[in-house]
Amino acid sequence: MDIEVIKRNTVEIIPEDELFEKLKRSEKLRVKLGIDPTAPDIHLGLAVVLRKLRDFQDLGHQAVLIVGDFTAKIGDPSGRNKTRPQLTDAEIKENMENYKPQIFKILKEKQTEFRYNSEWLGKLSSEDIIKLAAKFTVAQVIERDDISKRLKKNEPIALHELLYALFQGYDSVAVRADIELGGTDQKFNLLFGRELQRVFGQELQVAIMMPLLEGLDGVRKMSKSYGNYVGITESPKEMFGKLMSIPDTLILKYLELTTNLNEIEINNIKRNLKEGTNPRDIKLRLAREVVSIYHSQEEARKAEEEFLQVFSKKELPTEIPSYTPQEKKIWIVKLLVDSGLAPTRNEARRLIEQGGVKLDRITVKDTNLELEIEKDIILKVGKRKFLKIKVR
RNA sequence: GGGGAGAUACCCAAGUGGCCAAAGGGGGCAGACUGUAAAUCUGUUGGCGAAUGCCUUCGAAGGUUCGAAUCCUUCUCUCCCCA
Repeated sequence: MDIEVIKRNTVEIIPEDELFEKLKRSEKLRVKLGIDPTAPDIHLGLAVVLRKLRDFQDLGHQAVLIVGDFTAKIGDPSGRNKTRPQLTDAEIKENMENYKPQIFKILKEKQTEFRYNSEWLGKLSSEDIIKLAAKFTVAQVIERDDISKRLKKNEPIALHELLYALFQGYDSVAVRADIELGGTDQKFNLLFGRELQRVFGQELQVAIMMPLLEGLDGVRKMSKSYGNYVGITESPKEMFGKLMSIPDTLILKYLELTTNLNEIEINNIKRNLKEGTNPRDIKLRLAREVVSIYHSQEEARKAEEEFLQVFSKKELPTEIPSYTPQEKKIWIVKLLVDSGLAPTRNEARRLIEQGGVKLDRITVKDTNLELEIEKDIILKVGKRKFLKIKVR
C-alpha cells in the first residue's frame, strides 16, 4: 500500500500511471526536491513537502536535494509578482550553513543526496544555453500563470526570469530524477523538467504537487518574507503560541499537513469540531502535536502549561527576561525604547496612550511618568511581552 | 529610432499650488470582548519634542513661488503602441 502513503495529502500527481509503473519496478527511485537557499529557515509550509520526501525515504527511496544556489541568482518567478532580489554567493553559503541541521530534523541523512545546482549549471557555456533555449518557444515559457499574469498587468519581467524553468528543468536531467516534489506553485517548473528530460532522451520524471500551507494570517502562503510562518527551529513556546493564533478555519488543514495524526484521528477531531468542541482545545492539541515533532512531548506539555498560564489565566510566564536600566529614575518612554520593547519613542507613547503598558499589573496612563526603580518590577507590553526591570 | 502613460509611506492606491505627515484599503500594533496570539468591534500606524513646534518623506537633482507630492528643466527607471 505504498501508493496510499504516497498519495496522502498530495494535490496532484502527473501522470499518476507513470508513478505506479515506477513504484512497481521496485528499484530505489530518485526523488528530487529543489530548495531555495534564500530563506535560511525551514518553516511548516516547506516541511509539508519535506515530510512527503521522508515518506519516500521510509519506503526505501533516495532523496535528492538540489540547493538552488545557481537558480537563486535568477530568482524563481513562481508565485511572485515581483522580480526577486538576487543573492550573493556569501549570503547563499551562510544560509546553507543553517539549513542542513534543520533539514535532517525531517529527512534521513543516509538516504539524502545533497547537490548544489551550480555544479552543472555553472558549467554551461553560452553556446549550451543557446542550444537549450532553442528547444523551447516563447509561447511555452510565457504561458505559465505567474508570468502571464504579470504580463497582463503590465509589470516588468526580466529576460532571465524566463529562463528559470529551463534551468530548474535541467537539474532534473543532471540528477536523473524519477520523481520531483514541489508545492502546487511549482507545477510549471516540475512539468518543464519533464520536457527537458524528453529533450535529453531520459525517462520522464513524475511531478507530485503538495498543497501550499497558508500562514498564520490565514490568507497568504506561509513564507518567511510575509512574516506569517512557524520555523521548525523556533522555541517550543513561540511555536505553540503561533499555532494557537491560526484562524479557526485552518485547523483541519494544519492537522492534516503538519502533524503525524492518522486519518482516523483526524476524522474523529473533525466530528468533535462539528459537535461543538471548543476549537481552542483542538488548537491546543494541534500545537502540542507539532511541538512534539520538532522538540519533544515533554517540551510540548510545558509549552501548553505556559500558554494557559499566560493567556488564559493571565498570569506571569515562568521565565521573564530581565533588564537593568542605567538610571535609578527613568522616564517610562525612554525605558520602553532602551529596553527594546518599543522601537521609537512615538511608538512607546502610543502604546501607553492605548493602555498597552502595565507595571506590576497596573496600566500606565501617563506618558510623562518618571519611574523610580526601588525594587524589581514587571513591565508588560501588549499581551505577550514581559520584562523584569531590575534595580541597579 | 518615433509617439504615449507612469514612479506617492511596509504593500496597494487617492491626491494636480496652501486646509498634506499626505484620503481609502491591506498588513502591523494596541484595546474591548472571547474560546486564544481565533472571529468580531474600536483605536492607532514617519521621527524628535512636555508643547504652540521642529525635522525627514511623494523616483533623483536643480529651478519657479511667500508657499511644491502638485508647476518648469534635466536625469534615472518601468509599461504600452508604432518601426
